[in-house]
Amino acid sequence: MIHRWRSTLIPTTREAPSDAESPSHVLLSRAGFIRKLGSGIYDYLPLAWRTLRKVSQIVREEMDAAGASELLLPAMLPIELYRDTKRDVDYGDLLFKVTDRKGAVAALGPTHEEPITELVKGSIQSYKQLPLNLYQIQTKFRDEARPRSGLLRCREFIMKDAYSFHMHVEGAGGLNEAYDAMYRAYTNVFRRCGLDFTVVEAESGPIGGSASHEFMVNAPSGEDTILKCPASGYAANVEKCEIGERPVEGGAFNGAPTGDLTEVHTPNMPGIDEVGGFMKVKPDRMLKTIVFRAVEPAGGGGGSGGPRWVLAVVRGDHDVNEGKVKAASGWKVELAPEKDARAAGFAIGYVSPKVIVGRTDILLLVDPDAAGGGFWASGADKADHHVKHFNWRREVGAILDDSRYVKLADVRNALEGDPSPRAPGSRLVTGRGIEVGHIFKLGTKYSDAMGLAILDDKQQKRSVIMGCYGIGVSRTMAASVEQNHDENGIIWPAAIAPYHVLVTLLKPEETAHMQAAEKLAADLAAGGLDVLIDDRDERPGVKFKDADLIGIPVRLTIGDKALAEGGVEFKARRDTGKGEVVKLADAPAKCAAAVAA
RNA sequence: CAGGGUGUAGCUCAGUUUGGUAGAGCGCCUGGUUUGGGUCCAGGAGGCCGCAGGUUCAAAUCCUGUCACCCUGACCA
Repeated sequence: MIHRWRSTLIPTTREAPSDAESPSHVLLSRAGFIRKLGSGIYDYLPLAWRTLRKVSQIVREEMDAAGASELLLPAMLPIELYRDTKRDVDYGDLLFKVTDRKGAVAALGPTHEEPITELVKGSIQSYKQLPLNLYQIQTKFRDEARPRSGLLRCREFIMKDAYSFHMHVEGAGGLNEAYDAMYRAYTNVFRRCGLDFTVVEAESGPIGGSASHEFMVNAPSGEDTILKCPASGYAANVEKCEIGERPVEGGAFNGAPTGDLTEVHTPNMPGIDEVGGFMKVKPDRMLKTIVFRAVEPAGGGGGSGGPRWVLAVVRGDHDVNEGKVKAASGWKVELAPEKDARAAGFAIGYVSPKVIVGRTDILLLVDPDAAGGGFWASGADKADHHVKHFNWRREVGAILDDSRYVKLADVRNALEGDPSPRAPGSRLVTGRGIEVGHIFKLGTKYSDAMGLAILDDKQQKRSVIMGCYGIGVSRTMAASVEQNHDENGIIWPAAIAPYHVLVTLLKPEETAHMQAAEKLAADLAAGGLDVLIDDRDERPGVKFKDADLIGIPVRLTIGDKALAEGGVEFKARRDTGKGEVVKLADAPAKCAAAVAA
C-alpha cells in the first residue's frame, strides 16, 4: 500500500486545540488524526481510520481464532427492548434517545446485551446449537456525564462487543471455557497491538454478573488505579482489590483510653481535612463513619429482619469501598440519602460509631485500621461538633462483642504498601491504567429477564448462561498514544501504525529523487509494508517535525546527501540521533526487520 | 448534578476593568529569497466579537436571558 501525503488529508498543526490536555488528545489532534465536532464527538481522519482498521483487524483475527463469529446489530434499538431488563431506568441518562415520526422512542445502543439476547432467543431452539459466541465492531453511544480526555472518554466511540451463550458453566462448551478463551484472545490482541498492559480482577458493575477481568494499558495518565502484588502476580482494580491480613495491635477495640472524651465545636467544616486542621489532629487519627442504607440482601430476594442501616468506619485518611461494604454486610447498600438518614437519627457529617448504642437496626462494619487503641477523634453525633479521645470500649461498650451488630471487616480501598492478599509478607504496589478491555461472566441475568430459556438434554427448561466481552477500539488507539509518545510526538507500535514507513522526500521536484522514492516505495509495498510518501513542497524542517509528530515507526529520508552515496537515510522513530545511511537495495529488508521487531 | 472557567480570523490568543473606526502570532494566497530539523522580506485575503434581548448618540466592552465548550468532583459495560 502506497499513499502520497498531498493526496490524503493530514492537517498537522503547530499548536494544540485549547481544550486538549491529555497527551493522546493533544497529539492525535496536532498530528491530524482526530478533530472534535462536539463534546465527546470526534472525526476520525484518514490516519486515525487506518490505525482503527488495523486494531479492528487484529481483534477480528483473534476473535475468529477463538471461535467467535462476527455479525452487526443495529445501533438504533427500540426502547421497549430495555423494559424487561429495566436498563431503560438503570442506565438512565446514559442512554441517548431518538424519536421517530410516530413518536416511538429508540435508544442508540450503549452496549448490546438486550438485542443479542433477543436475537438468540428467536433463533436458537435446541441446546445442541450451543455454545455460541457472537461479536460485532460498531459505534456505540453513551451520554457520559462528563466526556473528557479526547478519545479516552467520549460519547460516540468504537467498540468490539462479544456475547457467549451456554447451557452450563463448567466443562466443554461451558461459560468458563469461553471466558478463558476470551481471556487468551484479549491477551493476544493487546500483545499484538504492541501495548504494555496488566490484567486485573474487577468489579462487574451495573452490567451484573460474577467474575470479571479488566485489561489495563499501563499509563501514568490512566483514570483507574490498579494494585499489584509483585510476589504472587495478583493484580486488581482498586474497586476490587482485597487486602491481606491486618492484625489489630492489642486486639480489636481493646485499647486503653488516652484521655477524657472531650467535645469540640467545629462549625462549617465539611471535610476531614478542615476538621483535622482545626482540631490539630492528623486524618489518620480520625474515625470516618459513612452511613449506608440496606436495600436488599445481596443474594437478591426480599428478605426481612436484617439491618436497616449499615455503617462503615474507616480511618480518616482511608476511603470506604462500597463493594466491600456489600460483601461484608451481605446486603446490597446505597449511600444513605441525607434526609432519610437525618430522620433516622444520624447527624450526617458528624456521625460516630457510638450512635449504635441502644439500637438494633444498625450493622457496624469497622475496618481493622480503625479498630485499634490510641488517640481517636470522631464525630460527636450532633451537628457542628466532634470529639477527642474517643475510645472504642468506653464509648461503645458491650455491643462491640455482639457479632449480629458489629463486625471487623476490610471495608476500605487498598493502598500502596498494604499487605498482599495472596503472598504473606509481600506488599501491594500501585499503578495507573486505562481500561481497554473488560470480560464478564454474566450468568443468567439477561436470559432470565428476557426469557431466553431452552430445554437441556434432560428435557429441563433452563435459562441460557451468558458471558460478555468488550474492547474499546477507539480507546485502544488513544491509550497507545498515552503510553507511547515523546516530546516530539506519537510513537506507534508497528502493528497499529497507520503506515509502516514514511518516505521523506526532501526535494520532490527533482525527478531523480522522485523516481528513487517511487522505486523504493514499490519495493517496500511488495514486501507487504504500508508506505506514505511525503511529497509536499515544504522545507526539510517542516517535514521532519511532522514525521516525528505523526509517529510512523520508520522514516526513510531521500535527499542529496544519502543519494550521492546511492542510499537513503534510515531512522526508526524510537531512536534518537540522525539515523544511518543504507543502500537503496538494502532498505526494504532493513525496514521489514525494524517493523517486525 | 455541584463548584469553577472560557466563547473575538482556520488555530493559539490580546483587547472587556474605564463604551468611541476590531488587533497580533501561526496558518492561507501572491511575488521574491532560502533549501537536511517548523527560512527571511514585501504585499494580500480572511471576523454578525457564541446567540437573543436591553441600556446608550454610540456596545466585543455595561445589564438580562440563553446556548455551547473546558476543568475539578460526583458518576462511569
